[in-house]
Amino acid sequence: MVTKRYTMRDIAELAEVSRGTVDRVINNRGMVSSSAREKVEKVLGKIDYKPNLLAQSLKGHKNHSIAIVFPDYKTEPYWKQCFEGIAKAELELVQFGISLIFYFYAPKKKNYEESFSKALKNKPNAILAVPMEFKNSVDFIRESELKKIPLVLLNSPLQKNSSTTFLGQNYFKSGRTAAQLMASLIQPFENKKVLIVHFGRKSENTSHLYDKEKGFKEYFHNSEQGVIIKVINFEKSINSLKLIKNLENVSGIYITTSKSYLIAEHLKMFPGIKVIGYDLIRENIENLNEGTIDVLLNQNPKKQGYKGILFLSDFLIYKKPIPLVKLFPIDIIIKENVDGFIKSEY
Amino acid sequence: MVTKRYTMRDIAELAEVSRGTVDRVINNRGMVSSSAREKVEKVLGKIDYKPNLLAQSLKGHKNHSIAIVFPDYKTEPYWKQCFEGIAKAELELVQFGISLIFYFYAPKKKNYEESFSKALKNKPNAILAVPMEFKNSVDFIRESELKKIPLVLLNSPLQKNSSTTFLGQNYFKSGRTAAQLMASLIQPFENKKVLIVHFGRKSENTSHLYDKEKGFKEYFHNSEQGVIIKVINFEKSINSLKLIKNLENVSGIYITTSKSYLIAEHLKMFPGIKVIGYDLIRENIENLNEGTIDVLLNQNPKKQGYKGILFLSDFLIYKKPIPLVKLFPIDIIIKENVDGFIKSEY
DNA sequence: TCGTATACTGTGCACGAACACACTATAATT
DNA sequence: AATTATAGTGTGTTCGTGCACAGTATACGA
Repeated sequence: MVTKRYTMRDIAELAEVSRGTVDRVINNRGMVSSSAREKVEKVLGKIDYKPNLLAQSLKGHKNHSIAIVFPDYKTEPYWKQCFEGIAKAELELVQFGISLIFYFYAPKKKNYEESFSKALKNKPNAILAVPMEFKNSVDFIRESELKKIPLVLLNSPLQKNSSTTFLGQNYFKSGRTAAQLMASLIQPFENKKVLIVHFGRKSENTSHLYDKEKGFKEYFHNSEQGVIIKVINFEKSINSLKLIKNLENVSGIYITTSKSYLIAEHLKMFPGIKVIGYDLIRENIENLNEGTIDVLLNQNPKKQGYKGILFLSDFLIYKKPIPLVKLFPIDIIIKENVDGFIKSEY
Repeated sequence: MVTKRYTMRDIAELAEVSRGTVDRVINNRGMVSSSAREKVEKVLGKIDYKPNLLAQSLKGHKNHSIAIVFPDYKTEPYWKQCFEGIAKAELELVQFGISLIFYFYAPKKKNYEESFSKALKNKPNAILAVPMEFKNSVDFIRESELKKIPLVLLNSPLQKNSSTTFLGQNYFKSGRTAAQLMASLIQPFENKKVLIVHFGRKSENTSHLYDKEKGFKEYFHNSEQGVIIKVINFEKSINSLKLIKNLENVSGIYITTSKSYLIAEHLKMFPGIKVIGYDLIRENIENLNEGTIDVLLNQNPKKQGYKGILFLSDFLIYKKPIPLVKLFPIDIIIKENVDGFIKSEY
């Protein structure tokens, strides 16, 4: 069915008023007599008017700016991928007048607040941020809400009662998924020992790591008896002694960050230990192909960055509403299906 | 960096010629003196001109029609999902003047050719088709190429030397992925028996089923000794006697279509048999949650339909080139991560 | 020297929505 | 009655591109 697309001019003719009056009724700008309003509304009730978004955004063309508050990604391959997604979106969107302004912060220098303030001060049309620690962000969230600047937060735990969008994964479920996979890899379970390994300082945004831990533990607690779970923490780099001391009688290791390749490198003298980690960064993929990592859960940082920008620009260009929460599915990657995920575009 | 967006008018001023001349140079319409052409090209070399797609398509606004040659989906949940993806895309695209015209065919009645011919006769601006059997399609592919009608084929094996787009998955890899998962589920392997189950008539488009079979067999052949693989075929419905006779000493079943729920229902008296199937249709998800199906590989029919339409409409509206092949990643779904895939939008 | 064919160049309008502004009609004020 | 305020209208222009068409300049034949 080819349905005719009505324009405001069509409506004006049908209602026997001028284009201006139709415009005022549709966008309720006021200054319309009730008789004229009725005539227009009668026509609008009969036909299905959809404004032409192309014309709409051609006219209202401003150079929309999106501020990106982002960690200094060069040190972290995870953030590098996320950045690539953002860059990809930018490439596609310059033609619609979208421009990105980056405000990098160095997690170690604790200048997250400083960067965010600077971003807000420059009055962007929208903001995409990777929050450092959640409690530091509430003021910024409030401020952007007050100024009606749409804000998307990446990779952050959920928060109720906010018009801000949270984009990431359900980390608790992520832990449970890892656990189910681990269970099928290490069976039978009698006296099996499993390690959960965290990387990162507590001062940083690490609460999602503990959500993963909780999910992982809950799965084994509920369904598989006799599995012993032990948790160890590393800061940025690895302490080999500490790790090896903990590896005795271990059947599986679950690493809650993208750093699993650091662990995998130490496992050559401990064959048979099953490893589950996160993210398709180069080092992890190499280990997956060699068999030193068994499963990678994909957090899709590239897609997250891309989608975040797309949400904001669809709002700025087409006024499409932004959903409050966008949870990405948890991709399970093994040696045999990894190819499709490396190549895949979106 | 806020990069200025140049318009043809800007270029005209910089090159000290008229807008018309710039237009003629950029779109090589001829009728330009070499001196004027040089002036314009000099400016074009310095700046980065990107035409404004909004203005471009606002001008050339036609009611683009896309013909959909599609199996009568009511009988098959798989195609129903695919149809939903197409319908979703249509909803978003009416505003850009895209309208879809459906040409359904009933696989049993063998009226696929008839429907495709009818679609071609009505001269659509683009075609999306689900080929019935590949060899029946070559003539149609040639004809659409000849008439320069862009064509996207869903769920079809690859074909070289064609300007037609193939959208689907790598079915061989899909089989290997299933095999790796099966291997981790049924270990240890000594004298284990595994079943491959196909559904569907050979006259229909079933070649991808055999690609899956090949991949599955190859994995076990190369890596895991001592596993016995047996293949059985069913037409549309299941023959219980035939199935049960084949179930003795079977450790795992790999079903190459979305019909795994039919098998799962017969397995209540054979606990412990691992089942791997395809697609997130309701019946399969129920069995996954109950534990009678262990893994589902997601072929993402909804996304395939959606993306297919999006490719074509991006071409019609924005003249974006369509890639020749789009292979979707192979999603692995287990009980713990299934939620995120049901809810996920794109 | 005029006409005209040809090669080139510049201008104007269309697309559809948004908005500024000018205009009309009526009511309220002086 | 003349002026001013104000609610309510209609028109013109803008956005950037594509295309039709109207110009201009030069060369060439009559």
